[in-house]
Amino acid sequence: MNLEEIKAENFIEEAIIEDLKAGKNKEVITRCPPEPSGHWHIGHVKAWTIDFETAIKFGGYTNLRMDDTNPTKEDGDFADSYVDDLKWLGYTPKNVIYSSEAYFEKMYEIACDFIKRGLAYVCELSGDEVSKTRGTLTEPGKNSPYRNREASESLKMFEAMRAGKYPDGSITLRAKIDMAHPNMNMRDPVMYRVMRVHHYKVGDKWCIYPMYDFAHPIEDALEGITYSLCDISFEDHRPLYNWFVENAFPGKKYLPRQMEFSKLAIENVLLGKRYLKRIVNSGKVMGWDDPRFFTIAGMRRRGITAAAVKNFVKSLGVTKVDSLIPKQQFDYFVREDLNKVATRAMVVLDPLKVKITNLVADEEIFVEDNPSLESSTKHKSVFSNELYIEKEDFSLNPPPKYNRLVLGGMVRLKNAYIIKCNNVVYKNNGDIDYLECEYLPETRSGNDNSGIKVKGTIHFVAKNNAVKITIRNFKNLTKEEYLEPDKALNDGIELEDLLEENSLIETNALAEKFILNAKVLDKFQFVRKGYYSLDPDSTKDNLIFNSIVSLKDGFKTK
RNA sequence: UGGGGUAUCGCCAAGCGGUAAGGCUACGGUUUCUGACACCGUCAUUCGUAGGUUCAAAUCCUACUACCCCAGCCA
Repeated sequence: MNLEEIKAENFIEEAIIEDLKAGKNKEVITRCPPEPSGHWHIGHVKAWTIDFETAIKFGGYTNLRMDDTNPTKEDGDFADSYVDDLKWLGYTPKNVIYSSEAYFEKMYEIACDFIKRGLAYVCELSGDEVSKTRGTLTEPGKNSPYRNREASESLKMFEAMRAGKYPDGSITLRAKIDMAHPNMNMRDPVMYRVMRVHHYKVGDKWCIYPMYDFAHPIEDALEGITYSLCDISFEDHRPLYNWFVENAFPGKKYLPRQMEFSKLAIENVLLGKRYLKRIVNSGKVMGWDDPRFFTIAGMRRRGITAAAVKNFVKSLGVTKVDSLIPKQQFDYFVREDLNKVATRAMVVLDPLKVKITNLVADEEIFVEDNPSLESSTKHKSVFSNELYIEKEDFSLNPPPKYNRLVLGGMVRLKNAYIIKCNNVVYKNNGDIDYLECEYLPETRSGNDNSGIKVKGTIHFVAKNNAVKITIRNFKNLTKEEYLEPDKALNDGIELEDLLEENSLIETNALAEKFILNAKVLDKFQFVRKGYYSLDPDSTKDNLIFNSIVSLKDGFKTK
């Protein structure tokens, strides 16, 4: 690898190149360190993309490491789901590691060593007392009365902690740093706490568990991670991170370096785990994979592709700026990818019947599966004397520049013929019953030498080739006026007031019969309408399609 | 009023002392059997503010302002 040939695309890569050139590190090994306590969402995709792509760029690798140091919140099912999620994203971790299993013993030894060297002490202050003596943002904290306990005594007590001699929450191991430090994280942070909770991975082997601030840097160092990339909320933990790593491995040549980037926020997108959990428990959504959620499971179920999500995330760059991305910026990448992969189908969402008065026999027609592909295949469809078009594709009072069907006007039925509307037949109640049209036999698609030019092309489904399907349309999960739903909730808005009412709307549509071959998660473009994906709830008799995104609509009446 | 961060077009974002890339959006136009896609074009005399250094500053210096994060035995 020639460092001179690598172009840094962000400040992290810049720093890495500098380190590598200066010999501070010799390779780029990153880690993807989820706590198995919830489902991943699009924010995680940004973080993991940075972890994996950075390592790949420098010829290194990434470990998937379960940061499972707090059994009260964790569950093995989550850990399992991450392996699948990563696969869906197309990333392969070099190793899959469970911190609890891999490092708890070694961490304990290091903690003992800290005690012996006077860098840590056993503290008998209660949680409340610890909190009270921590000081405030502007006032220094007070030293714990146990701070100067003999190392030998601390060590004995720490061993007793591990042996289960102390009740939960009664005692901690604390780092001895500086209770007056302006950085709150440095005020003798807790390294170990006592809790008798069954751990999904290591069972009841331990009753003391390390805290993140101690565990994470030690794990990184033990694992040989060279770059520990995390979000900006850990920025002021970095001095602590370094303190632990430097004291645990004095003189070690290559130490991991933590660097932080800003996390992803998208307008109107709710990501907070605890909020999503409440919504799931309330039964107002289908589950963690609800298509309205921006969880990986939700996006996948909705029909959004991994490529789209990754392209979006990559387009954002890596910085430390507090940003809020408009949803439409995301939609662009969803459409961009779907345009390349979605099979085209003619589907009428809101049917208006049309009778072709001069057609004697049904005709077979062909619909291109995907014109954006060089070698596009076609599927068979039907043109018949009774068919459906979209209600909105016919108008009695057309607005300016309306180039669809009007009474006495002509329009092309896509993949079939140009038709002319001669008559509108009404029902007793005054509604339109159906349209009477004639088709122009010399205008068949692909064989049209008529020279007749028509302004518009609309899609249709022949009555005898139509199959009724269910469409799930989604509004934003939360009300549009809350640009930052997580923030609104944190500020005290009630979840009930934030949620959009009836954000799931089921409708029916008429699709070409060939759609019966669709498999779950297959992507379609319903021509001129939008992108749809077959939902797993579908049965043989009831195909359910999730609306992914609409097509852009350039029609402006002004 | 402690500490840590961030400020370049409506939203992202390059830029690293030599005279403001790119993407999204928007707006024009071309093309089109998807009003999609594609393609062309327009969109910052100006870089949070005010001073200063320099032949030359978004880039260096000084001061100020705004916003974000931190007081879990969570991660």
